[in-house]
Amino acid sequence: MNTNLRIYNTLSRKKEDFKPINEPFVGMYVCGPTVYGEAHLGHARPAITFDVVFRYLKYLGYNVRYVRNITDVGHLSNDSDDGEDKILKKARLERLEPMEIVQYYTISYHKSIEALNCLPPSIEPHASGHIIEQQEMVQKLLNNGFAYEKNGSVYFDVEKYNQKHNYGKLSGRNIEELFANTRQLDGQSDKKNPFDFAVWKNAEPQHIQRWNSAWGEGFPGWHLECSAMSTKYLGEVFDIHGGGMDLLFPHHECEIAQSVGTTGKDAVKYWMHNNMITINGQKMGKSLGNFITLSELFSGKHASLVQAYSPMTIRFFILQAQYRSTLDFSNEALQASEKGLQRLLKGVKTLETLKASSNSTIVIDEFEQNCFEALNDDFNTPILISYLFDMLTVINKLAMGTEQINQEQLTHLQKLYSDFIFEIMGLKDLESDNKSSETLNSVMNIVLEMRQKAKENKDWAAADLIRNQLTKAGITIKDSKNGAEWEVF
RNA sequence: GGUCUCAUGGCCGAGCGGUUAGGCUGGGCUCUGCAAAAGCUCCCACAGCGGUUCGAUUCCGCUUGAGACCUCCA
Repeated sequence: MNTNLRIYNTLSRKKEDFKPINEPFVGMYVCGPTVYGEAHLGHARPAITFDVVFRYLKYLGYNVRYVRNITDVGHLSNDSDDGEDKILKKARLERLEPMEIVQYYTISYHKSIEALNCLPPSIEPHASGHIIEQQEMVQKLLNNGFAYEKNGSVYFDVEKYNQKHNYGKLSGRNIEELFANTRQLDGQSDKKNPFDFAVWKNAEPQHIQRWNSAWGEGFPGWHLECSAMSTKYLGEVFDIHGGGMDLLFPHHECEIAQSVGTTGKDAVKYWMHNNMITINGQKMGKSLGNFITLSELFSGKHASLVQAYSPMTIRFFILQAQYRSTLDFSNEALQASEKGLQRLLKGVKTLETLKASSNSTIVIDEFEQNCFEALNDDFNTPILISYLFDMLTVINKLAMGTEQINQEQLTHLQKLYSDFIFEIMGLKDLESDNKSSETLNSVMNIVLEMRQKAKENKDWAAADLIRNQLTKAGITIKDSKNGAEWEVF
């Protein structure tokens, strides 16, 4: 398979030709959410970014297994709360079982991400369902001498690992710097070095999430689940590992160390990292408290939102930026995306109704080539979108009759346009499932017919009365050459 | 403090050593009973200062500014 696809690899810091390890199979692992809160706009970015990767790879003919985890085992929290487990803390506050919280927010996440029209991953493993695999990995690390046990916890020995391997090669750090700059946290005195990380953590008596192990009751370490589950479902070596840039260090760096420490192999061929969504130039994040949840965006119920934004508007907004760039949130930017998307989707409908001519005044070969080049250049969706808008102007001219297209070219263009917009970028036309109904449709047809009669009789007062009353009722009338259109707002 | 990014027109956001990004806004026009909508079209930006070059927004250096990671975080 020769696809010309190039992917920016964080490991090499440049774009590389994409060559799967076992063509035509592709294994892709993406870090999913920690389910202790509502999904916010930031979560939408990797979901959509890697959904497009998933879709495009499949479109190219690859057989892709896409694994995205659910983190439902608590990770240590920050130093403001004595290292208390994140999920556990929430449980105590709300007097719920940890798994009850996990269940609630997993469903909530699924709902939001599905609304964004992201395909479900092939496998969505839960960390809590892979405790055994994680314990086995801990044991292997111990056997290989890259981990040590202390007081019921097992830590990865970074210094020892670094003697043979390069800890920090993904994030561009060196161990001396780490030594100089890593903070001493409470309760970490068991570590030989401050930058060692837990692969198994002893559970304090009040800790609810706990499992038996050879080292006593505890829970798996912060970074282990991704290594254990990716190995289980994708093998010791696989093609793509994705996630947000904020996971680069230490999370992904530790994953590399764990894989190498366990199997002796670098598990991942291509590391991909999406950039952050910012708000007022600052990263949107849970810890900063400046996030907007997806359901708030969909409903418009948030202090900084001037209106609701549809899931497709959000998706299009995200696709209008290259995934490795930061993307700044604002109402203006979302509104711009909303309008642009509406125009683009209208173009799809226009294209479907075009009539072929005997000859063509346009050629679409270059358009096709440009679009694929954009996608092949590290999934450059904004460039792809710009070509789609260029073609939109052509489509409108075809509709006006100032350009012509033959049947063969028309069929091809319709296929391409639909493939790029729906199949690959994963947009969809939401109009069909909005507030309208069969009954309302019938009623509106009658009303509009009456208004049309009035217009034909030049009874402008009656025509305007109908339009104004409908506006008051929440329905907009848009006259066009082919009769009036209406929509509920 | 360390490491690393980025700085593009009113806003969002691509890109490249010499050629149009694209979207939104705004101007003009067409259509139209009016309004709206829609369509066509116009608007030529690249933080500052040096350097390399025939030529730099694009390469190099410095300055200024913003941000990310170094602690859970998409």
